[in-house]
Amino acid sequence: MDPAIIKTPSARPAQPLAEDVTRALTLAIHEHRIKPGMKLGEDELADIYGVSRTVVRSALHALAHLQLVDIQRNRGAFVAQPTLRDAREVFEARELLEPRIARMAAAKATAEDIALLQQHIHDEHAALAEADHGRALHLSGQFHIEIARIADQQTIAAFVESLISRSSLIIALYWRRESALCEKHAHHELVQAIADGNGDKAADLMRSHLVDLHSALDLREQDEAPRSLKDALL
Amino acid sequence: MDPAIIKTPSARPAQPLAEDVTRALTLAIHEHRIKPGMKLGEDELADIYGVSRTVVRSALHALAHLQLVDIQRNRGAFVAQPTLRDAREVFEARELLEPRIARMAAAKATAEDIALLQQHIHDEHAALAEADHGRALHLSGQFHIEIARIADQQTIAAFVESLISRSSLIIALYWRRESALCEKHAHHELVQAIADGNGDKAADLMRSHLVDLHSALDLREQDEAPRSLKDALL
DNA sequence: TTTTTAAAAATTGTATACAGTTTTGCGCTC
DNA sequence: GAGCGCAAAACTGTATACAATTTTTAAAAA
Repeated sequence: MDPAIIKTPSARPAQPLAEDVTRALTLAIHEHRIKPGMKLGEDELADIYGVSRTVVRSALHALAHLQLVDIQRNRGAFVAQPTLRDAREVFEARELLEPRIARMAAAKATAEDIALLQQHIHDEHAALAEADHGRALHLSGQFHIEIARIADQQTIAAFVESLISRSSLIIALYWRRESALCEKHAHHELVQAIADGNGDKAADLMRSHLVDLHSALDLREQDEAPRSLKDALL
Repeated sequence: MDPAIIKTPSARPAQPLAEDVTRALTLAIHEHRIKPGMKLGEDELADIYGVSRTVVRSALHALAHLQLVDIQRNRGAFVAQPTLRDAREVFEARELLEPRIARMAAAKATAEDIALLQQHIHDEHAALAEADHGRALHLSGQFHIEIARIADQQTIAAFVESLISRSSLIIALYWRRESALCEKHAHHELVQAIADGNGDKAADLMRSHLVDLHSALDLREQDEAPRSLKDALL
């Protein structure tokens, strides 16, 4: 086989533009750089990323499927604003799925997996040390997704990923500052249980971790200040 | 307010073309009119539905998100072919989620809900009587989705809907004809338990119903006859 | 001043045109 | 006749152009 035929994988094997834009927007939402309710104009995004509206639309539709943005016909795309009900449902679903995923992960994790999880925790602490809360939040979510990947259950992992994405929006809307410390060592203990292959403990730790998160939200019935009059009177 | 201003809602208030095409394709896949592995050419579909490739692409991407079609870059869209592993995962996930959903439905179902479910069963039997197995299969899936709707848990219901869609493909690929009768009265008993508000029984019936379905699949490791040489040698 | 109405501007939905990749088909060489 | 190679055709990815809807703006009437 002629080695010259092999395409150079360096630089860019090809540019999946739509996916790049999807990733960029997803990250921005996860890091709370763009907030719930914000309008995502197609022309505006096309200018920003230097692509046509076609790929922007494709990306926005992809995000709509993940329920990260809300597309209203002839009106445009907005960063989703999960309701209180959505918030409860998302965390209930997480409390149903993730402990089971943690148990499976404990049964399947390799040494490399454990190292990767510890690296994640390290990065997360580093981000917190720099007061980069957006990045810390994103990494915290990625930690959970990584566990789902280790559990080797693609189907449920996809659901978990979707739930964690939405959790980021929920935290943006309903986090109460009073509960300052976000699970300092919860993730660390969880990794330890997984490394030990202790499925029961991993599931329990995951469950209590999620309950902690859930209870750190302010999900009381209330009409919190809308971002603008227009939002309220729409 | 001037009544002349009110738009006539008859005929077509507007045509959400992409959604129409998505629905049509989804139904065709659910009814096994188009089979796993089949190529879905954009120009071809555009001609069939009398729309531009733009809306066809939008529909195909929507189906890809539901994992009903598999889009390969620069090669096109194909009806998805769930692997044996996918099949196992989907039914495991259903066995995790749907009994819980059935229990919730039993707690919330109204008289109208029960009537709707019975109507569903009736339609399903009618389709079977006409030997319209495709339609019967679709309605059978819709029955499960209806229960999720009754349970009033949008988040989990969306997951269940996705799982049931994929189940249709799995049945197309792995159903074994030997197990002829597809749960003659399983659905009927389930409705009865829900109508009685008997959550425990509803959950149990749902679980055993799903186990029956699962065991009616031939999920042994095997390379079943591929639809074409190309599929096998790709 | 407030409300109503209409026209213009801006934005999204759809169709078409162009560019890049993959597949196909034919001719050539061995 | 089998295998290789290149060109053409087919198809997908992206950009642009046009159509339809919504929002804004401003003027006119109450």
